[in-house]
Amino acid sequence: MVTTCILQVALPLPLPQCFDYLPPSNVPQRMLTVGLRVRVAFGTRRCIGLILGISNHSEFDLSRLKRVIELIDPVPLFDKELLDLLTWASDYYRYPVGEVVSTALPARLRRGSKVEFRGVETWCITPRGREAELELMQSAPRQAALLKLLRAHGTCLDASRLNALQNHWRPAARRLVAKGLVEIRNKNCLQSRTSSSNHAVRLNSHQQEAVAAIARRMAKFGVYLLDGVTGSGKTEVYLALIEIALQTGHQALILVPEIGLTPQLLTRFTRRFSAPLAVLHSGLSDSERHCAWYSAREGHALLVLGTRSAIFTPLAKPGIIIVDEEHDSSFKQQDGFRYHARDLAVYRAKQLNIPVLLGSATPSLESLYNVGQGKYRHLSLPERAGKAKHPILEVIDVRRRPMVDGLSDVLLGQIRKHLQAEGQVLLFLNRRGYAPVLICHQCGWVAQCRRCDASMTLHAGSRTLRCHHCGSQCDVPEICPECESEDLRTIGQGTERVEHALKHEFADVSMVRIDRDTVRRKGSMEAKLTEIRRGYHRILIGTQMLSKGHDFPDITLVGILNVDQGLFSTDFRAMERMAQLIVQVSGRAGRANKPGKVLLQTHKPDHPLLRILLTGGYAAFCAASLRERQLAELPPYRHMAMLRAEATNRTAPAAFLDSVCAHGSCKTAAGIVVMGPVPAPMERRAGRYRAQLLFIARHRKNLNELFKRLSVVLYQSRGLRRVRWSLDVDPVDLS
DNA sequence: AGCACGCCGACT
DNA sequence: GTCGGCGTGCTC
Repeated sequence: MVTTCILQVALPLPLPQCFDYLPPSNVPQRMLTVGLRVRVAFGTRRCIGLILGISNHSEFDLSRLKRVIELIDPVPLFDKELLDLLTWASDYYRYPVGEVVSTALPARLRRGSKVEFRGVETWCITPRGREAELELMQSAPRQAALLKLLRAHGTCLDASRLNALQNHWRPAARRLVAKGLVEIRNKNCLQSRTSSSNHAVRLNSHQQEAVAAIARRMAKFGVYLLDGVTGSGKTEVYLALIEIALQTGHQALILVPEIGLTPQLLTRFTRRFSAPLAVLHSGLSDSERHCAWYSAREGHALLVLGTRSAIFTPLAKPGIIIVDEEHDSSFKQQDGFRYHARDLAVYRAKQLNIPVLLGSATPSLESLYNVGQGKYRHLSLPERAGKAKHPILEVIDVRRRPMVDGLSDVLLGQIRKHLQAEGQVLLFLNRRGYAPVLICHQCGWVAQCRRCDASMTLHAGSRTLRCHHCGSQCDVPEICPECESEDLRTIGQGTERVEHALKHEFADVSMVRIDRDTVRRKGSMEAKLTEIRRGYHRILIGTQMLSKGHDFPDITLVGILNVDQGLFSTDFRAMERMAQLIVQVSGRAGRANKPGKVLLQTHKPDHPLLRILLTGGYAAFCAASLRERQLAELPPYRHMAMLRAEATNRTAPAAFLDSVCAHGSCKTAAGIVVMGPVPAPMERRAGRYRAQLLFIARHRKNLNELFKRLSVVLYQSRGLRRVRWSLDVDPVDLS
């Protein structure tokens, strides 16, 4: 008897279910397995989907099922473990499975391209092209423009990047090839050893212990938290473990924060290993991404180094997963499919039965909690003896002290002292622009964003007012639009103002500002960092951007200007993030033989957690924070999920959340506390009103079960179309 | 999401 | 009389 075969296909739609299809005609049944892509008719259009299940029955009448048009792949794109990760993540984060599959696929494969090796089509200038006089090409402006573009980007550009930069460039490019000014290369996306190779350094006893603890159980699942301050040699432990994985013919997957994937880190890997390495980050072209994905899946790339989404890369022979700077919030996707790559890494390692190593100088409270629960094994690296002296952490009590543009007299004095001693000074302020508020001193009018419940930030350099929440901008008014007074003043300070003030104070000292406004252009960040390392600048001013992944060995003084922001935020995680910033930058001050100093400006020098951090260090701070979280019934002792809604109508979001709440009987759900609906901290943003509903549960299972029930309400389309909603499981940002 | 269908207002 | 606005419903 021939049983009916129903294919359950995941399609890239914002709908939670799979769609049933009949197998394509003239394809033997044994060829059909989960993980294959198919082309199907869907309504009036055609889509590419992934077979996620094969069943012998359907809830639909068989006569209503369509037949798959075409089977795209001969072999599955994802192995069993990866398919399991995708379906598990879809269930855990309550996000449509077709969209989850989509995020795991390179764009080309989403569009139906074959899985095959294709290098990266690259167009490069030849030496002759480099010397060609652009003025002589007046009759061929397109060719001249293309040459200019290639020169501006070094030597080569990928075809897909050229597509993005210039329309209709191919004919001109071909003509340049005919003239011998340009050539086409088919580049492999894999990196391999640079000429100078580095041998393994001798590990100290703590590093050896950490390596041995994992090496003993290389073929087994285990989560290890590698806790070590900056300079304690975490990377050497990673490298040693990767080496072990490579020796047994396995691959290593390394996840890094968005900002952590720097050329220096890459060099560190390519110098140490001869094994081919694939890189995956947001800046890749489609063909680079496809090539890297393919190489990892085929096992050609033995090292796979990438940001968040690299957790979905298929691996032929996985041996170990490493998550560097595991506390970093960029591992959590902040829109759409809101997954946490670190948590998925743990799940994936479990499926694959391999070790996963989470490394940080400032581990997240979640991971430390899991250590306490016996789920993760704690490995710590104490500071290296003899190397860099421990920086001195001090508080500047700014109460009643003179402050000019956010800088206290004490801090200015210290800056002067360190500059005189030939030191380099680093100042942090988590706010860009000149001042966050422009106010009329006569009538009290404040420059507000028209589309958000927020004030506009004054940017003095560009003479504009900008909203940091929706991006809108306008000219700075000369007079108050309300009372026509000329007495417009600023309140508060951003990095631009601090830079301005310091230029006035230290007129002949070279300084550099690093924030999103000054490093907008690609590569300008790298250029500035090089200038800093070469010692061109004595004062560095920047936002958080400057705190991650960069070492500045000559810095002797670090000032954190607005510690109070961390102490008074409505977000219960703000203090944790401030502590991490303080510890991370402390590790960067005075690394060479110069002792470093870290100064914290605050109005609350007696804040208990701040005191504990200063006297007992990060470990004591975390222990105290965990006790507080336990008493307050907050994560990691509770599980959270946030349901957000937004609409152009003011009352619609809360009404929507109320109705969802009522239909799902949320308020009486077992083991769940529901808070709200309440307006979002900034109710109106980019012209839309926002409300939120917060769920707190003792057991994760209860939350998941409630949301399964809520799905029915959320996805029914009746009259709710005007409200956009999103669910955030394990939110890291509550705003 | 993307597309069709359907019901209303303003135009060659 | 038609073109097109977007509100509603459906897709295996």
